[in-house]
Amino acid sequence: MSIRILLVDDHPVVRAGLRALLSGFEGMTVAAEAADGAAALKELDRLQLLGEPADVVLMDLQMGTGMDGVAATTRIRSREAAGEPAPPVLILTTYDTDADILAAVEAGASGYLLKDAPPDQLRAAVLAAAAGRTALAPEVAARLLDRIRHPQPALSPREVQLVELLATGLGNRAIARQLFISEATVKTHLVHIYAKLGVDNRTAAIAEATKRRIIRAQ
Amino acid sequence: MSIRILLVDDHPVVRAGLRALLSGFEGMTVAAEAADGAAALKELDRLQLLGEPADVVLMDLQMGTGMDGVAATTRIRSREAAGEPAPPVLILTTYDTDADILAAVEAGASGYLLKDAPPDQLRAAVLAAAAGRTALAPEVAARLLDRIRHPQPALSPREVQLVELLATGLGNRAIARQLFISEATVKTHLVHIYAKLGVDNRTAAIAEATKRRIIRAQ
DNA sequence: GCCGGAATCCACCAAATGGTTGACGCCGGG
DNA sequence: CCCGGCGTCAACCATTTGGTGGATTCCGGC
Repeated sequence: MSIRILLVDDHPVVRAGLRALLSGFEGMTVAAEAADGAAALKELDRLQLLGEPADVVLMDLQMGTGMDGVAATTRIRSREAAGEPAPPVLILTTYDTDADILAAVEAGASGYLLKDAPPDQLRAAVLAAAAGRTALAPEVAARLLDRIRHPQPALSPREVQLVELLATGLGNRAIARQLFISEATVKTHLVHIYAKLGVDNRTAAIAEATKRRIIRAQ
Repeated sequence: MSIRILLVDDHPVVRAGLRALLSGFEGMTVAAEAADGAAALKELDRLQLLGEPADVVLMDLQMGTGMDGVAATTRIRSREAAGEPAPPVLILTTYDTDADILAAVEAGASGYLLKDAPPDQLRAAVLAAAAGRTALAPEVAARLLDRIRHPQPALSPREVQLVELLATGLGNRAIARQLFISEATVKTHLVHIYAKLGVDNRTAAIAEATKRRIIRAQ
């Protein structure tokens, strides 16, 4: 009775890699693959019908196309209430952004790994997830702890949204139009943001937000 | 006589995936793997000593640790002059950023693929590279053509320096002090930078410079 | 030897941004 | 039930930024 895994990633190369690595481990089988969240939900049902439901979902958080990882995680976890199988979801992604991690954890993910993780970290995480335990990559755990130790005044969701638009290079007026609020409100938000980030202008706010991984610069 | 490939990528998962995919193709063998550019050069020499030099190098452009892809490509391609084996370099990466593509091509890469490419595109590209031909992903080719149609003026070294400080969040006065120039000069530089980047304010300049990989956001 | 680009500087004016104070409705925790 | 945080808006003012049109030096290429 091997651990049955559902792979969800939009990169064929990564799927092949995970399949190769996982099937090399004792007691693990890749039961199915999906390229995005929607396909993942379908596969989950299909496996259920076959009488061999997935034990763990291993999923990328950001997928270029289709339903994204956070949404998919929420959907999968919420199946429990309906009496359907809701396997633990393990996130495997490239970035360790605060916002991403938090979103994943809130959505009910039971682990968060980085793609450059060594294979045995991957193995350990899958085992932990299958056993109902939680597994965070050291880097991710460190980041969460750091959060707790140095409680940085958190930006409100609205403020994060502002910062994202800031980083786009939009002016206050343009931001106001985007969000359907007045320019005055934008300025108020900015003042709050500056205070929370400990800066005094918009470019510094972007720099600080990037450093704190509140936003991601590609 | 199979095509011998050297894999260079810092993600174990991706290496495993490429290895799995490539060894599934007729006439291709993964001769060795490396996690960064420095290791790749060592492997190249090692394979040479074994009497079975690599025919193609398949490399990620951005590597978190160690020598990066562009540097490695330059080094590999420049071996030809020394009479050492200089196999064609195929870039396989996540982003299709203008600056990245250009840097890779200038460094002598003979192909540029995206990681979400379907396996047979990968296969075709490796075959092309081994045959001494060039292979660009359609998206990449389109981007290059666009570049040629709309040539983008390059920033001068001094201007790049300005942009770097800009992204730090410094004001004009602070930048002027940092560079030991007058505030007026800073403003002049900024006007030039805006013109070259096609923007009209400093935050947009940062966004654009980041997008073009003129500066790197951590 | 002339031309152009890079880098430096100045002045002036218009516009955007930042800082302050005050205000309102909503919601959730103590 | 009251307080505090969030999100919204307004008016006012100081500062910073952006835009324009010059000017100078230095350098390298044609």
